[in-house]
Amino acid sequence: MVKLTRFETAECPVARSLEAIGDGWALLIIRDAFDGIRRFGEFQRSLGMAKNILSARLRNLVAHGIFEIVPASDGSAYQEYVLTEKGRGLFAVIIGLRQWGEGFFYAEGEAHSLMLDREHGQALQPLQVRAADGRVLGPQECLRVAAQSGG
Amino acid sequence: MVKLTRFETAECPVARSLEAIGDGWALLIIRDAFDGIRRFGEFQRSLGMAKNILSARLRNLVAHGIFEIVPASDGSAYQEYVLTEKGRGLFAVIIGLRQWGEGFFYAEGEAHSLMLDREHGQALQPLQVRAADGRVLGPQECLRVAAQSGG
DNA sequence: TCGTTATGGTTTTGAAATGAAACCAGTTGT
DNA sequence: ACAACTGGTTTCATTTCAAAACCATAACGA
Repeated sequence: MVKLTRFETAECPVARSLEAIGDGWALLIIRDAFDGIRRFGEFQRSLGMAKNILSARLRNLVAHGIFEIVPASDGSAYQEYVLTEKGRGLFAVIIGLRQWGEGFFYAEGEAHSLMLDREHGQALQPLQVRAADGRVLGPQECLRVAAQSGG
Repeated sequence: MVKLTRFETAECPVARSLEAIGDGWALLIIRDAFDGIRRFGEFQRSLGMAKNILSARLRNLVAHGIFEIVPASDGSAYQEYVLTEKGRGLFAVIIGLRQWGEGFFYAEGEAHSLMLDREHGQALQPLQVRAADGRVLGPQECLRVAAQSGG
C-alpha cells in the first residue's frame, strides 16, 4: 500500500529520510505534534487538510515508526498519535525549516508564530552546522564522500 | 503555473518554507547542489528523475529565489543552476535530514555517504537546538507561541 | 434509555500531478 | 557538414490528491 521506492537508490541518508517522511503534509503533521497535538481531529482542523489524506499520512508515519498509536490520554476509548523517539529526532529539522522561513519569507516586523525557550521565554539560537572542534561550517567547508562502511 | 497555496494560511514559517521548497525532489536537488552539481543533465542523471519533473522543480526553485540561473562556468553557451544565499540557507536543514537518516535508517556499519568537515576530514557534530544561553533544548523545553509582530 | 452529536475514519469521484517516452531546437565536437 | 550532446517541451497513460458523501462506534444529554 505504501510506496517504498520513490527515491530509488537511497544510498544517501537524506533520500531515505525524505522517503520515510513522505511529503510536506507529513512535516506539518510532525510540527503540530511538537506543538502538542495528538488527536486525528485536532490535526485535521489545525492543518485544514482532507481527512483521507491525513489518514494516509498518519498511517505511513506510523508504519515508518515516526508516530505510534496510544490510548487517549483523557481516558476515552479513542486513540492518539504521538511521536516516537525517531519522530522526536526530527526536531532540529523542523526548527531548521522554521528559522529558514523566518529569515526569508517574512517582512521586517511581519507577524508569525514563534518558538521560544520555554524556561526563559527567549528566542532560540540559529541552528549551526559545526565541526567536531566546534567551528561553524558553511556548505563550502563540508565535503560529501561516497558510501563507506562503518560510518 | 506554480501552485502557490497548498498550505493555506502559512502564518507558520515551517509551512511557508515547505510551500516554497515544493516537495522531496526539490530537497534532493538542493542536496545535490550542495555537493557541487550545477547542470540540468547532472541533476537528472544523479537523481534519475523524469526530465519534465526536474524542469518543473527547477523552475519553481528559481521562481522562489532558491536557485538562480547563471552562465555555464566552463565557457559554453549553456546555463547552470546555482543556489542563492536563500538556497544556501537550507544547509542546516539538509544536514539535519542527513543526520536523522544516518541515525535511524542504517544498520550498524551499513554503508552510506558521509558529510565531513573538509579541513580535517572529521564527521560533523550532531545538530542541536540551543537556547540563547547555549543550553541544548529538546521539544519539551520549547514553546510555540502564536503570531506576534516584531518576531 | 433513547436520540443526538462528535469522532475517526473509508469510499467515491472528478481534477491535478506524475513519469516514461517521444520529440525537438540549439550547441558542440569531428 | 554531419553526428552527437544538451536542455529542455509535449504527449499521454497512470497515479495521486482532495472534496464530499458516507458510515460505524463512542460519548453526551434529557
